[in-house]
Amino acid sequence: MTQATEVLDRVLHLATLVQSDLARFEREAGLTTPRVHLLWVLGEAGPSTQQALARALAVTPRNVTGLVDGLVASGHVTREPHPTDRRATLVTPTTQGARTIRELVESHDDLARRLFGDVAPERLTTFDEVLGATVERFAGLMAAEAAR
Amino acid sequence: MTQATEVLDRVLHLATLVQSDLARFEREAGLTTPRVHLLWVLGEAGPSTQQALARALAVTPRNVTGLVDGLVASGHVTREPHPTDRRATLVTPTTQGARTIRELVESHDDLARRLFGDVAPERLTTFDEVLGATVERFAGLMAAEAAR
DNA sequence: TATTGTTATACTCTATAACTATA
DNA sequence: TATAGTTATAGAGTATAACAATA
Repeated sequence: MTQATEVLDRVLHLATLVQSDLARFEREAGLTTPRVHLLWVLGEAGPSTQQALARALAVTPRNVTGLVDGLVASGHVTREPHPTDRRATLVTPTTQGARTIRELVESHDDLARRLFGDVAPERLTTFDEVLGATVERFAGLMAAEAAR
Repeated sequence: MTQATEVLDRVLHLATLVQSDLARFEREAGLTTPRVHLLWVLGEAGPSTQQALARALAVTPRNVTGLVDGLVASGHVTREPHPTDRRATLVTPTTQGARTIRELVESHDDLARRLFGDVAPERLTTFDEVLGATVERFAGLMAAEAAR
């Protein structure tokens, strides 16, 4: 196995570990990955139409209906009327939903601190630079694929 | 946002990009993520009982029944009798399944090469060392959680 | 005419519980 | 008695297609 493959495998391993940390959060909150993802988007974008959520999550509008139904049932969001467009609804976090979103962000930051907080700055910078260059290289590959 | 959080976000971003590359493979092969995962395990372990697959995939035996049903229907694996235990079946790749597994490994290696192949060795080494130390730190965190 | 969201339908992945055949 | 796999049942996530209300 080449070094490049070993490094990729380690990146994927780290990703599965982070995923397992998120799974713990989901278990404790009684939520699922797609619902947490939706809450995360709400936290970043604020109250949103279901169309906007469908685009952000890269799923169909029909799918968002189901996710929002579940989050309404669990008390995390409500459907509010859109102020100017009577077709649309604004999915809005409840008090409980807002608390969950805050806890999610805190959990994420806490994990980051525990994982990278005490890495020597110059090594972390090298790490981050290689990571950034890799992400850019990937974007190039994807663009080439799409143009094919 | 702290530097640690930015780095974690970039790791997750890279992970989603790699995931999208896998999704392309799945689309072209007419497969799903859990089925590809099962094929990957078969590629590493060789013909396996469904119990062994359930453990390797961390799902219930019932779930493996469904995944194997799908892969039998698509012509990627067969259920062969276990040579010594008549209760068990050996899930075995077909010629087509073996070809898919080879393509999967090649696609993975190819991606690794394109992502990391031309990074300067000393920078890649630093990258990998930080990555390895992070994974170890994570294992410690998880163990502490489990003991709690 | 186009857009927003829902109803109808279907498939995949996932789980628990009960059951059959075999060890 | 324990183990391997399946049947029965249920819920979540995903999709496409057709539809109603509104823009």
